[in-house]
Amino acid sequence: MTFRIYDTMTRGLVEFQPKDPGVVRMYNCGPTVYSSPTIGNFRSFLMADLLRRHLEARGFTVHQVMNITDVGHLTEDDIEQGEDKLVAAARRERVDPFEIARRYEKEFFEALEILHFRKAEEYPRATEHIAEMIEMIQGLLDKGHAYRVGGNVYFDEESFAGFGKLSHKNLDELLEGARVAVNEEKKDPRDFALWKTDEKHLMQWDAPWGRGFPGWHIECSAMSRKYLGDELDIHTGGEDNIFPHHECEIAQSESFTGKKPFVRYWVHCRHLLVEGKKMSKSLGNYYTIQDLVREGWTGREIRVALGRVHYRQPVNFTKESLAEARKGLQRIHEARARLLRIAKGLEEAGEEALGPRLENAREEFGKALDEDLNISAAMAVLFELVSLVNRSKPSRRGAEEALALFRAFEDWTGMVGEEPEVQSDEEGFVWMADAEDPKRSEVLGLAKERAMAKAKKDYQRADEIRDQLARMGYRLVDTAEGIRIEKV
RNA sequence: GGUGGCGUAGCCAAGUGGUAAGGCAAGGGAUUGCAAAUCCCUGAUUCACCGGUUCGAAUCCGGUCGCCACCUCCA
Repeated sequence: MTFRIYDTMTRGLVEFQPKDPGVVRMYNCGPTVYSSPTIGNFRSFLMADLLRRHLEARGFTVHQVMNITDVGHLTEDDIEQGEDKLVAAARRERVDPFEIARRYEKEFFEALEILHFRKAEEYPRATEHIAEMIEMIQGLLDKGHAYRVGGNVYFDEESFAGFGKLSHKNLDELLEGARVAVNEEKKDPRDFALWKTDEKHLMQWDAPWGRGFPGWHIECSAMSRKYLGDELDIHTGGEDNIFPHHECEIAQSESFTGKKPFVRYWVHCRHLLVEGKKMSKSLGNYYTIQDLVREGWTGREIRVALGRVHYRQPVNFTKESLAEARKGLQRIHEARARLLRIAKGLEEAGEEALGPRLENAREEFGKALDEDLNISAAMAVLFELVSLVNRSKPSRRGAEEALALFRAFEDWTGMVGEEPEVQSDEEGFVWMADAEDPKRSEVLGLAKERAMAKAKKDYQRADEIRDQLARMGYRLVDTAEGIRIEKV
């Protein structure tokens, strides 16, 4: 049982082996909080969450850090145009940039909860680590990996062999295709800014080279080092981060610490499509999690629609895929509800123990995820479990064990959902909703009335009441074992 | 121009040499007063196309076509 993961650096599947046995240090490139985080962002974070869950399922202790970029990422070439995103948003909304950042950061954390993410150990903010960045920049200057031009500091690409090794880019060709304006200050067009001095900038800090703000790569090098040390096991991000962001991080970090490799496994996910088209902030064709919740989709449904496709494959996020996720989750829910009724003695149990077949499913599920987080294959195992369980008549013990397996799969991936609620009512109904539901007595009253109508074969009245309950959000189900009431 | 990826049933999607998982949708049947849910049955002689290697290819090689991504702020 070994976990294999695709490493961008070596462009192949490699057996995962952390530097220190049993402990995984993972850094995820997090959100830039100048606008609402989008489902695109969350695809990348979801991959990180699944990675974390799988590593934990495999017995590792995971130390996960996801940064909050609350300084607008900007390239040195944008500065003259005042393109800093946070600053631009602040100007547009006529508020302090920090206010913007905190507001969207809050939205981000809310979305993490909605989507049932596991908490990372740290969510460091860039603006609270300026001192660490300055220390690193100074170190790079001292070691001859950076140079000053007035108050600006640039990383000296000449001083670092291996730039381009992650993205596998030929540096000379890179220059030809460059669409960025040449900055005359730099010794080499490939050099990138570590510190920029700009008195007019809204967010700025004192530094030995002048009052200004950090370049857009240094924060990850500084914060990953602070929380995880000089050598990380995993570093994740979207595919767009490979170049130049992660390339620059490697150059900075390895030059500063002198240790290689900075990161043992680079994991990147592909961008998603929205309704068949590329999603991008600049095009504005995106959903936020909150948008979708307002439309009535649950976090779990969004999570499944986003996470159902392998992370190195583009996923087309559509309303149809959300609907499909909903149907699938309902099917799982139905199967678990029946198991629960059997386990609680509310429905007749059978003889089947299920044991070996459950163990087999657990094994197959794990094997799928061990192979580069093959979530589609794992989901297939999950649905095979559903159909196995539906086909069989489990003993109470068997039902309990099957329920435990569903809980384990949920824990493992977050793609399965919560266990249904089942209560039996003393008046002969099976109540599948919160026991404290405020409408409970009203609903039960109507259900009783319908039972009487049905007994008198007054089906018209019975159907009327069932429709009425449906409008209230409850479904009445007649079964051989009695009447069941489900909250929809 | 450089680099990488993809093309599997109506749709989504596994499968990297041994004879096509799973989900959604659709049709038929069982069950039901009617429903809902569930179960059973029905699907690709075939994996964009052409050629090659092989006893054997969706899987390897060569070519063709189509789509996409990165190289620029974006996860």
